[in-house]
Amino acid sequence: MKVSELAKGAGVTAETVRHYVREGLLHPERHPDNGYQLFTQVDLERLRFIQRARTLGFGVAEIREILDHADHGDSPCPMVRDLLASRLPQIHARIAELQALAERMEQALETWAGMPDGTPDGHSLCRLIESFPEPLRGDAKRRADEHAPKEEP
Amino acid sequence: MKVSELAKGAGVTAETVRHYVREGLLHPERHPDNGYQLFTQVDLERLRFIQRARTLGFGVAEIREILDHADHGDSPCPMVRDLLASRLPQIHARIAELQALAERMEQALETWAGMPDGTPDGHSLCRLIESFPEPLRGDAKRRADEHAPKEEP
DNA sequence: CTTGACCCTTGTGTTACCCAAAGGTTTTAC
DNA sequence: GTAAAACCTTTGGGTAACACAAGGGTCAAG
Repeated sequence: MKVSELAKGAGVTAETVRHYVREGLLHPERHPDNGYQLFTQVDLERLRFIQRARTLGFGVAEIREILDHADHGDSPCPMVRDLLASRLPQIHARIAELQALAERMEQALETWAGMPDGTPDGHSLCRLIESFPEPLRGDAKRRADEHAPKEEP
Repeated sequence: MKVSELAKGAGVTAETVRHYVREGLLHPERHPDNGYQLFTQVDLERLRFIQRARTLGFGVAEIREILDHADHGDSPCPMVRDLLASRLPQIHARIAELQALAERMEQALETWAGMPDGTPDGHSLCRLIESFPEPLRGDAKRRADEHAPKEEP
């Protein structure tokens, strides 16, 4: 099958498929005449595997490693388990953060429900935000984020 | 104060401060002799405002709009409320997703606890993942993510 | 044979910064 | 007094996972 056909089969866009090919997750053959990428049923399964792995929080680079491993005849399962186990706490932390964020937002909307909008007086920017506690910052330094599947842009 | 001083005052890196300057959130004066950026106490408050806004889920571009508004003497509060109100459901959706992800991961680790690692046989890549249900995809299309503060790597 | 529907590659944009390089400045130490 | 440490500046590239547009070849239908 061709790119779009494979894409439809897995419910992703053709761009995504090309992206995975560029990233080395899929290795299609090429039609000798026109250079079109040719995928098989196995590629479709592989793409579905990739999708599942993505929903489990794996990044593209990690999935490539897993696939390469498997392609070499090694069992990637232990690696998968390790990755999962190490990432889980980060996900929980992220959830806690977002919940805290949601609470702050809700609290803000609630608190401000009857507050005047008050034009800034040169000192205050927006009391709605200024009235908020500053984020706790210890020694405040570096950050990074986990590999969560994206959503609707 | 100079860049690093301001940065320390708000618990961010100097790079972040320069980034905000580039993005137009801060407008420091320049020391006429050496071109160093000079910040005031007001800038420090402004930077702290930015931090609070970030923890409330606002993106840099949005904060710039808010600040510009306020700098022009308009009250940005209604805008702030609208942004907050419109983003809240997205945050909740994101939380739900991450919770589902965490559950899948936990369920996976649990299910696989006693499963054999099984070397792939050319058809299976990793049963651990293959045994998972495919992500529900309706017509599967676009997604977007919210603007949440990042974390520790 | 001409559309329209696909295919290809390449390059750019997104988000909020981080980091390195090359070079001027200021502060500190001896 | 001066050399080194510590900071400052700008420029440019990197990150994650694609989306999208451009320029151009290919193919099946009418």
